[in-house]
Amino acid sequence: MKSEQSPDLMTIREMCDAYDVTPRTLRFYEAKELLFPQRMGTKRLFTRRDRARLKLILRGKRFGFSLEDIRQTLDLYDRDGSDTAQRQRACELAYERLAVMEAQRAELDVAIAELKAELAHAKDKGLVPSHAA
Amino acid sequence: MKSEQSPDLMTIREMCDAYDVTPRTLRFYEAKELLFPQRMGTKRLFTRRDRARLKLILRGKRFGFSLEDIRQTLDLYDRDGSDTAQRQRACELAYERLAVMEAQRAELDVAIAELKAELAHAKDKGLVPSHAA
DNA sequence: AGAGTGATTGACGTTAACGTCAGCGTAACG
DNA sequence: CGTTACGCTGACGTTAACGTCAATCACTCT
Repeated sequence: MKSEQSPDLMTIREMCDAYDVTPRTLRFYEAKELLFPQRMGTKRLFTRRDRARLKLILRGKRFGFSLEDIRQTLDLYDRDGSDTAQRQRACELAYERLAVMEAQRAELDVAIAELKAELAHAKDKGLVPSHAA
Repeated sequence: MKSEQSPDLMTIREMCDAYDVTPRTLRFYEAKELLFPQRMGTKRLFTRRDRARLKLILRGKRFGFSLEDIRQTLDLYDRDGSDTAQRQRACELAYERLAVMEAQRAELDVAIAELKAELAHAKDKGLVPSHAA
């Protein structure tokens, strides 16, 4: 009984242009059950939900999570799927991910500080040009 | 019995125990020129410098950098190697890495906030057990 | 109807980062 | 002095995350 139908459907090409990924990547994510595009005949049509998931996937990747890690927590963000078992499991996993991410944040601060210090040291020796790119 | 000759030199097994990696990993890193252990006959002996580098390697990996990315910036941390060309290149790369890491931290903050919000939402629906880390 | 253009489905190739296994060397223990 | 235990060197296997290519459809334009 899902009546929540989003009118904004995007083709695979529109998705690729919008999110800078290849068709292969989107099909791969579908095969791995991270995305669930509708079909118009044989062609894929990506929904608003697919786009939300894709953003989370790409973000997760940037943080170094595997696609499988990501897949297991994506359900948490599904506002509609009221299936308790799936979502509750996703919640537990999300707590672990959260801890990992906060630890990562802390370590990142340290690493940034150290890197800055090292660059400052190098600068003292006059080894660094005056630009930062 | 174990001979602890110098505190500056560690065997491969001591390294594995200390940093929770396998011998294969350390040999692999050497092959990829990220580590440069000395040799006692045929056996590897890892120096203080190797350990410093290994820590940076493992940290870099946690942030999602590739070994090649890491290798190119490791020279920056070598206090002794006063070779200007190598170090200056490392500095430039380090500036880019720094930008990436700061962007990553910013995005991480957003992601953490969103995840917390989503977990709070789930909690409202009573889907979450009463523990939190 | 024929020619393009673009999407789809296998199927195989590729890269990074190791794992695993075989075969050999050697240093120490009993 | 034999044998266990660990280390070394290839060499091949593995997994994740796609890339690439060929053959097949589907739709559009002329």
